[in-house]
Amino acid sequence: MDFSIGALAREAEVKVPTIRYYEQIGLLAAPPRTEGGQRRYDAETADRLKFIRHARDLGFEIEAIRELLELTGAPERSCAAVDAIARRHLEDIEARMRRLAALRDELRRMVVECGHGRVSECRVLHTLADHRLCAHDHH
Amino acid sequence: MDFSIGALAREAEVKVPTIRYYEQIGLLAAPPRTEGGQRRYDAETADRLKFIRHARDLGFEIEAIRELLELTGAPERSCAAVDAIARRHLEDIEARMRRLAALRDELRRMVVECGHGRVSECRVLHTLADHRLCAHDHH
DNA sequence: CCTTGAACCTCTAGTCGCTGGAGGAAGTAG
DNA sequence: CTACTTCCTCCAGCGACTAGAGGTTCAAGG
Repeated sequence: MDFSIGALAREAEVKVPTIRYYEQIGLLAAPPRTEGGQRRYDAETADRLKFIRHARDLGFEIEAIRELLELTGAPERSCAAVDAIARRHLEDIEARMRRLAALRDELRRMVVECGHGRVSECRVLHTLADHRLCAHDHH
Repeated sequence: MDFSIGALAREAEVKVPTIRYYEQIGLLAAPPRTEGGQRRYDAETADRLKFIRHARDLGFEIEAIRELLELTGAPERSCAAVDAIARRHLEDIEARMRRLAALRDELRRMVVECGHGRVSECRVLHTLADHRLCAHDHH
């Protein structure tokens, strides 16, 4: 069972140039080619690509993904390292959610007020500028 | 009370070249200059910049922020227009939050499962590789 | 006043993670 | 065998910064 680059792209829901880009930066190994030079992928590569895509979706940076992929084969301490990476992203996501909730509430209030025919003083700027809503855990 | 570009950068927790970049793309107005040509900012600009930084932190694109800033700055605008823009951003925020919630749940499960230490029980990579856990609501 | 050193100026180029186009070759369905 | 899609490489560009070179201005201490 082998995939053309396009079939792989559909399978993993990734764009074709993105696959070539991943090969270029060494995140995917260079696959075998047909007589005419076209790439042919196997199911294992498809899994690896799905893993990469999923991790990117989760907000992992390429280097973190490279780490995770390397840790896949490693024993014992791997788990702690992977856990640390996941925890970092979890904290970041939770902070983002808190701030989004604050902004959402403020926008909702504006829409409601608008529905009542009065566009009063806008507090969106104040909401977003508020230090207390800021989580200072940038990576 | 006026800020040098460096003071403004510290105040808003933004790097100096970023401020100049924002001026370049018209997100911040060109401020008055000293006799010698150095930029001098007021507190209002500091608030605007803080707003921009927090919105960027939340993942809003520059163009979206430009619109939000117009929204916050024009309370006398047509109610319908304000409502439309606010609603669109509200939908965007709610979509982001749903997606973040899915990612958070997934990461939480990963951390919890990983936290039990045994390598044989580490399912982080498995979790990440499992496409069924993927949140399919990309914008 | 004068010196010193930090902070400022402009300009260019580089970063990350893709994305798209040009121009042409290879694969495939009828 | 033709027509059409997909593939190839190479290169340029995107958004949103970020860093560096090389020079100027500001503010504080002597």
